Amino acid sequence: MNNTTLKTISTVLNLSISTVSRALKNHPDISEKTKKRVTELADTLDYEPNANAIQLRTSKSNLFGLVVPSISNFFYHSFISSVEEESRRNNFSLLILQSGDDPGIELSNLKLLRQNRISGLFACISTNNSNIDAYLKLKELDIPVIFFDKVPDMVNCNKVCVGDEASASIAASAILKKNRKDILALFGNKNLLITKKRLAAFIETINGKASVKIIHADNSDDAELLTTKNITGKTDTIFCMSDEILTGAMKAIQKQGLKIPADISVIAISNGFIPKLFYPEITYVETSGYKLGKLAFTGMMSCIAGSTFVQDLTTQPVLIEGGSL
Amino acid sequence: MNNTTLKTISTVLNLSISTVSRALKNHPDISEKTKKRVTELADTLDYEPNANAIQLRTSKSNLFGLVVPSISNFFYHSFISSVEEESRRNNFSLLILQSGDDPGIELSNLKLLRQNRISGLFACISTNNSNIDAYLKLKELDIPVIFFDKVPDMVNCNKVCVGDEASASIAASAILKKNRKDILALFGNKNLLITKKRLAAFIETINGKASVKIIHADNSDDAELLTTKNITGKTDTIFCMSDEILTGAMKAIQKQGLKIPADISVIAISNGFIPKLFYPEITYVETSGYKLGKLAFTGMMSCIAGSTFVQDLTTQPVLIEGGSL
DNA sequence: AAATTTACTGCAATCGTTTGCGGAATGCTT
DNA sequence: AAGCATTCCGCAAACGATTGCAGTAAATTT
Repeated sequence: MNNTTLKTISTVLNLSISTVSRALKNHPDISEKTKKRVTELADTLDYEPNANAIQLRTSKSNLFGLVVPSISNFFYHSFISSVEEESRRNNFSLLILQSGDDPGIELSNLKLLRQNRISGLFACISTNNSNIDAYLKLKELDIPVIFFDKVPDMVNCNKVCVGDEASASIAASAILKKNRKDILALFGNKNLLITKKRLAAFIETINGKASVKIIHADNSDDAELLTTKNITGKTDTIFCMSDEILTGAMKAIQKQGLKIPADISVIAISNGFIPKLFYPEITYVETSGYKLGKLAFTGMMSCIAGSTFVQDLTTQPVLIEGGSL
Repeated sequence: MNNTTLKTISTVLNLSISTVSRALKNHPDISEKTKKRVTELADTLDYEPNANAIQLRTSKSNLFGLVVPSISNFFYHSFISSVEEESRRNNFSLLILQSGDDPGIELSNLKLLRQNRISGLFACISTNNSNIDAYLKLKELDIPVIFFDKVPDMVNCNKVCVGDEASASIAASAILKKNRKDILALFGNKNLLITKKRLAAFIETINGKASVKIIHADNSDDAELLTTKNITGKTDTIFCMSDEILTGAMKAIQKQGLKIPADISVIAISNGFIPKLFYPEITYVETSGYKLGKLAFTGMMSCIAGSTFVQDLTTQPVLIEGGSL
């Protein structure tokens, strides 16, 4: 079965295409009687306007792009969920693409999005030297770009991030408040900006008031191994800078049969899903992908509305008390 | 800055639009010299064809739709990730929409997808009486629909599912093999087809060879509560039909300080993420969203290719041994 | 030198929708 | 009865790309 178009309706009712178009948009020029005839036929024929034609005509796409290393990630899927929700609510569609941390795929994704004439882009750059130039080109085309989470290290772009310094600092304060003295602090890959920021803030807040052993783990398994290796009888607290690290550390702790918090305390930076799987629930500083998504969307809308103001926004993390500290 | 079009290039080079179009497509009618001039200018002007115009002209969209209750779910995000990956690889884009289990939103999502003239749809229907008619309408328009996971209870449609009966049966067999005698079996909402299927297969396989207490929980918290309430000194095994249920049960087990597997055994049906967070890792029957995604995509491609064969495919689950049974 | 082939390139219609402009019919005023 | 506003509607161009057909110039044949 073919799709019905304005033309279909117009020929059936012996009207011109323009009249049908206007009737459907409730244009004052059209009589009520005609409007009724048109809308009724449109209804029975299940008329749906062709988005491609409209976008071509108006050169407005009502389409956002989102590129991310992987949908299936501790953090991103809640971010994506949030952005999708807002987009839909505001009559935008969202084209989601994964780069798999491959700069080549990343590039062809951007190309695809340009071909689809997106109105804006949410981007999380891949860790392996992604090509920032391609993003800058979008800006030249007046397509606003909001970077999130993994953002480029340049000033002149819109970014939304969880409060990296703040979250690490809050965690450190919470530890000090409990008078802990011997901390095993697990961080991620030391080349990532996020790691650097969290590490610096953590150290600064601890400020020598407790002994801290810094460990860098590249993934969950690594974190498990390094936790097992570096935990000593004196260690009273484990800090994990991310969910991925936390899962590894928890594995090690359970393996050794350590009781939380009697034998050892745990605190993490997390969006909250993993911490709540355990009992006692792990105390964590919340960095919500959901909230970040809302923030990103707000930023996008103000860009769309014509703001040229370059934003560097940050969500305010909060401490969620479990029973692990 | 405006987007460059064929027209831009044609006026600069003093050629007709058609020549430019053909030159870019390496048409034999065009001389090498002209081709070179055109491609070079297109390159420096960063020409990208307007997908809307092409789709309007060809009435082929290269766009798939995917509707799902929520992206941010134990299972779906890996399914989505998988489908996105395959789509991209096959030069399709994917429009992902969440229904939030709201039939109204679900309907408007379908409408949106129709307006975008999608070439095919992956759909997971919402639990609250979703409107199947809207899906049937797509079929009338020759838009293939592949239902996944939560599929409608009718024969004449394409479905891909994890092997519900098989997975429950495998779990039951594994329990019997270990000579367990007193099982607390936790299932989800009893109105869901998936629950019914898993429950029936589980019971059938156990076949009276062990005592089974069936409990239905609607969510994770519910599962925790009901586990605590129904576990007895005699209970030697807990079966969880899903990740959501598993997280609740694990919470209860940890709370009571029960040792796995010394005090109690645990087995679940899961995609594997949650089971691997614990030590010992939970033994589970794998129902991979990733694999299901690949299966769904294969089905879609054969529909696109013109197959009218109605498929009802099922992934083959496998038992992954942790140390919990 | 005329006729025919070959190599390039342009015209114009098409996809479905929107919209400025102008036109016809009607009713109302003087 | 002539002039005017009002109401309703259609023409045609435009968005950007594709493609069948036709046209022109040069190269080749006769």
